[in-house]
Amino acid sequence: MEVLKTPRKVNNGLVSRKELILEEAVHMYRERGYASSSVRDLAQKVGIEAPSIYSHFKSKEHILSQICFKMAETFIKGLEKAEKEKNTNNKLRVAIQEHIRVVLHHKEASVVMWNEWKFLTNPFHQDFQKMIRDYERKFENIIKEGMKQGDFRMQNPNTVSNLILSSLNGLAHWYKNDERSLKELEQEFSEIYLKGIVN
Amino acid sequence: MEVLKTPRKVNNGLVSRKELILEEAVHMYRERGYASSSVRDLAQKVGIEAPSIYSHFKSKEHILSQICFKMAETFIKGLEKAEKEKNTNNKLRVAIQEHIRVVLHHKEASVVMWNEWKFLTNPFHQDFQKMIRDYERKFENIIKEGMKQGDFRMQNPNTVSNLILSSLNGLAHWYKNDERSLKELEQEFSEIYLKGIVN
DNA sequence: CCTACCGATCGGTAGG
DNA sequence: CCTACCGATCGGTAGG
Repeated sequence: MEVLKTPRKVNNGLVSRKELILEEAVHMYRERGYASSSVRDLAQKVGIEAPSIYSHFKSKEHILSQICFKMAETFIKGLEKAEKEKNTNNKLRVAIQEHIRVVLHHKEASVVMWNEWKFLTNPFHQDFQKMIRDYERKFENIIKEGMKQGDFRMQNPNTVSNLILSSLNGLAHWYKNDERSLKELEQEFSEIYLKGIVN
Repeated sequence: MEVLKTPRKVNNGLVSRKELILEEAVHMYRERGYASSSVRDLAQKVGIEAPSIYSHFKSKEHILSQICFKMAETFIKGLEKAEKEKNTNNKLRVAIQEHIRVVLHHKEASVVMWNEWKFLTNPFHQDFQKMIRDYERKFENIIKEGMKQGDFRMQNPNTVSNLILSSLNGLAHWYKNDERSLKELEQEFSEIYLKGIVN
């Protein structure tokens, strides 16, 4: 079983062991889910024994929590960039662009965050929920603002916001990175959201 | 712990014990995920002992598989209804309408199907995958057809199809049933897809 | 549908 | 980072 002991990414000095564990965990939790992934299997993939995991993380849940919070922060940074734009059209455009970028640059971690955060217990659960709800609220506020200013057509802003966010997150499930460039994809999505699909 | 023994739905003769188990399983798997839901806990919710579950289902996996295949069939029936429409505009409209209906009438089961089907092993896994890929392919074909006939603007049909489907499935995560009527929601979604959000 | 029970595996600790 | 080990819980079976 030598093959199984080979880490996905060799520790070349640039990636710490702790980061290596996180990377393997993301890959594993994406494939099998957090609940059915054992600390033993994770350790084996990294090439160490199970108890050694606990010299880097206090518990199994701490591994998941680091993945979730790191991703949430990445999403939030993207949105902050969008909020610096002046008109709402550009705010929404950049918000969508940034969200796509984060999802596609962290495809596995993004799925893990959205699917597995429910397994966090307090205080992680509560803190994470606050962060993600804040993100969704701010995203929705851009839509609301645009409607008030007449940039967007009047519609239920909550519906619009949720529709956009769930379709963006869906990208992680079906998008093949080599199909076309990021720029093209962003253009495609914007076209659909802005002009619809009917001639 | 008497409270825990009370079934969510009393067996009144209209719902068989097997159906009761399935209903509790859907609720449980939606909340905690399939992998971290034990047969023991499920039995307790139904009000029987764990081994009694196995007089209704061959294994834990058979419970999940029945949930998944039932839902897949429901989605497929909706799409077949849509395909009977004559022009592609109506085909897409009905396909979206039916998908929304299925998601909202089976909100928990719909989430369970999409999140947990990956835990199925063969032959379940393969068979289910075939069904769901077929569904997605047929949905995409409506888009392709509409573009060929000039009803829809030329865009990557795969992108359009996946964007729509993931936003529809997202409904199960955020939609509160009492907010507004199904008709209104369908109208809202159609407006966004067809006309976009920009004035 | 129950009681009694099995081997396997789990997250995690002690101690070095 | 390791070996040795713990109590708890898992899916499932035997036999009635």
